[in-house]
Amino acid sequence: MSSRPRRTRNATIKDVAREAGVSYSTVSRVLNDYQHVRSEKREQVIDAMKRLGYVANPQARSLVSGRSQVLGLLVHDLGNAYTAEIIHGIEETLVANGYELMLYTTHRQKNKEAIFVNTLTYGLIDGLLLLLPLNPGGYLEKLQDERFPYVVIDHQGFDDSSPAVVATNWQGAYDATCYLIELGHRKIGFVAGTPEMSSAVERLDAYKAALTAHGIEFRPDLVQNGDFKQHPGYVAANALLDLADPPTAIFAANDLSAMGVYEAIRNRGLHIPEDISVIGFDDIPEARLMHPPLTTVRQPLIDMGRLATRMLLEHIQNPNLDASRIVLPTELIVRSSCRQMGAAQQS
Amino acid sequence: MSSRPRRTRNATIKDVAREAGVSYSTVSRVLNDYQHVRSEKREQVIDAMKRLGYVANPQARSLVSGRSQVLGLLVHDLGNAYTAEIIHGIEETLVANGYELMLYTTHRQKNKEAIFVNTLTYGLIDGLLLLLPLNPGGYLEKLQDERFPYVVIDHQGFDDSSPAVVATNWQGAYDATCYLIELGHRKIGFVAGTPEMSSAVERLDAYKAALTAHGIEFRPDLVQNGDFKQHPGYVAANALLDLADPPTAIFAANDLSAMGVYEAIRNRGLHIPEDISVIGFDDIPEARLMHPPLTTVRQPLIDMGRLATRMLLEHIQNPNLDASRIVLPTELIVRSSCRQMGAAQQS
DNA sequence: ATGAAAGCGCTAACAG
DNA sequence: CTGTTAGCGCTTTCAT
Repeated sequence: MSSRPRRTRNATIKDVAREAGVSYSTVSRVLNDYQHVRSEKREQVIDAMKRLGYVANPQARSLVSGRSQVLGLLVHDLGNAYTAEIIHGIEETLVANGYELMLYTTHRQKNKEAIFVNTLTYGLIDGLLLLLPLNPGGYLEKLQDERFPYVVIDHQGFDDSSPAVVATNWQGAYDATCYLIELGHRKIGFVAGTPEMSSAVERLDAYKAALTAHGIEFRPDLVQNGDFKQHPGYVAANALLDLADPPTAIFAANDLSAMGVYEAIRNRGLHIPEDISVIGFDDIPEARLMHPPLTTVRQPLIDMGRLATRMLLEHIQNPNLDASRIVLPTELIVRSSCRQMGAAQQS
Repeated sequence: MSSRPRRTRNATIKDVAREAGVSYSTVSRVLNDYQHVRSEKREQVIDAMKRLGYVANPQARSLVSGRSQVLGLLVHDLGNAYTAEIIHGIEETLVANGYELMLYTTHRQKNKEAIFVNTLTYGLIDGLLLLLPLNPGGYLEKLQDERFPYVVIDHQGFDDSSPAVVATNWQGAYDATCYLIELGHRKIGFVAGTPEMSSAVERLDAYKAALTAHGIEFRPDLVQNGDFKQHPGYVAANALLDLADPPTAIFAANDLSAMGVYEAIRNRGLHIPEDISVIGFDDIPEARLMHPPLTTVRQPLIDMGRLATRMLLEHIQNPNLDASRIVLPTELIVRSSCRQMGAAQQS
C-alpha cells in the first residue's frame, strides 16, 4: 500500500482504441476473437496493440468474466520424481489451454489441506487439482456443495462422487506379487507405503490377495512401513533382512522406497538379483537407471497429470458434468532386478 | 465464455454492508484493518462476514490496488531435492506474508524463460523469482526497464545490476578441493555441472585454482560433465574410473551427481571411502542418508529461498531500492565419504 | 458492424 | 469516525 505507480503504467484497452481510432469495445472484440469486426479495423487495432505493447490485464478480465484462467494444485511435497512427473503432465496440458498454475504445498500436514482449500476456492483459481490428498473428508463436500470444479489424482476409495484419475493400484500390485511368486519366491517382503494414502492400502491388500490366491500364508513380519520414501525404505529393508527367516524377494510399494531397499541390500554386500529380488511401483524415470534396472509396475504418471487436467478443464467448462473416474491401467515392466528361484533355494 | 453462474454467487462487500447495516466503505475499512472504525461497527461487520461466509474477491482487489499478492517462480525442473528445498524456503516466507505462488517450469528450455517472463510481468504477479536462470541476458534488462521487481537465486556473475541471492560457490568448491588435497589426494576427478550455469563454472574454476595453489597440475582428462544430474554423474564417474591413471578421489559438482558417482563406484565392487573418496556439493537432505554419509559442501538452500523471497518482497514494497546481492556462506560438512591417503598410495 | 454504457467487487480520496 | 463517489480495465448487453 505504499507507492502506487510501481512502473510505467501499462497501456490499456482505451489507449489502444485511441491509437487505432476505434471505440474501445471494438478493441475488446478483436481481443476476444469476436466475429463481426471488419478486417481493416481489426488490423488497425492489432497494429496499435503492437505499437503500444499492449497486454490485457488479467485481473480486470477475470473480474468481469468470473474466470481467472488459473488452476490450483495441492501437493504434499516437491522434490520427488513421482510428483514431478505428474506435474509435468499437468503443466503441459494447462499451458496448452491458456491456463497458469498456482501451487500449494502441504508438506504432508493434513490441516493445511483444508486451510488451502478454503481460501483457494474464492476467486483466485478456476479449479483445483488434488494430488494424493491425505484427508479430503471434510473439505471435498464443501467443494461439491459450492460446485467448485476439482479433480482428485491417485486417491480412490473414499468417495465416488469426486471426479478422479487413478491407476489400477490393486491390479498392479497383484500382478507384481504374482510375478514374484511365479519366479518361485515364497517369502516375499513388502515395504509398505504411507498407510493414510489409499494407494498404499490397495497395494498392500493386493499383495495379500495374491499370496492367498497362491496358497501362501501371509506373514505380518514380512511387512514393514517404508512411508513411500527412500530412507524409510532403507530402514524397512534392513528390518526385513534382519529377520530370522528373511525374504528372498522384496516388493517395495513405490520406486523411491525401492531405492532405499537397494541400498540396504548392497550395504550388506548382497547382490540384486542374485541374492535377493526387488520389485518397485511407479516406474519413475530413475527406475531404469538403477543398478540393476528396476523391475517395477508402471503407472502412467504424465498421462495421469494430463488427463486430470483435461478433466478439470471440462468440469470448468461444463459445471453440470457428472463426476467420473478415469482408471488408467498399470503395467508390469520387467527389467533385471528379479530372478527365477532355483529349486534348491525355494526353501 | 460458456456458463455464467458457475456456482452460487459469493457474498460481496455490499451484501456484508447490508447485513451489518453500514456503508460498504466501512466494510472495506475493517477488511483492510483501517484504524478509525468504531469497535461496535467493526464487530457488526465481522459478524456479518462470518454469517455470510464472506471472502474478499482477489481480482477486484488487485484491479484497484495494482497488486495481486502473487509471486511468480521460474524453475527448470521439479523433482530434485535442490529445487524442492529452495522452494520450501520460498513458500514458507511467502505464505507468512500473505502471498501465493505461481509456478512456471521451463524444463531447461531456454526460450521458455523469455516467453514466461514476457507474459508474466503483466499484472498477474507482483514480482518474480528466478531460480538458476539459464540465459537471462535478454529479458532481465526488460524487467529492469519496466522496474518490475525480481530476484535471481543462485546465479551470479552475469550482471551486477540484478538483485540476487547466491552462495559462495567458488569458495565452497575451493574448500572442498583443499580438503581432499590435505587428505593426501593428488589425482582428483571432477564431475562438472551444467556449463551454462554460473555456479557450475565457479565450482570448476575453484577446483582448478585449488589444484594450482597446491602445485598440482591440472589434468583435463580428470574433468567430466555430469550435468548436475544423477545418471550423467554415473556416466562421468565411469569415464573417470576407466582412465589409465584414475583418480583417488572424485569431487562431484552437486550431490545429485555424487549419487551417480556412488553407483558407478559400487558397481565395480569398489568401496567408498576405502578405495576412492567422494565429495559433493549442496548438502541436500539425502546426503546424510547415503552410504556412507556424503561429505559435501553445504549450501543453505532453505535460507536462500527465504532470503530471496524477503528481498523480493522488499523490492515490491519499495521499487526504488537498489539492487543488492546477498552472498551466503557455504560450509564443508565432513561425513564419511573421504579418507586420508596412506603415504604408499599417494602415488 | 460498431459505439455507448453498465457494472464486475473493491479501494481510496473526498466530504462531512 | 463514516457515508458517498469515482474509478481500476475489461466484457457484455443494448442500441443503432
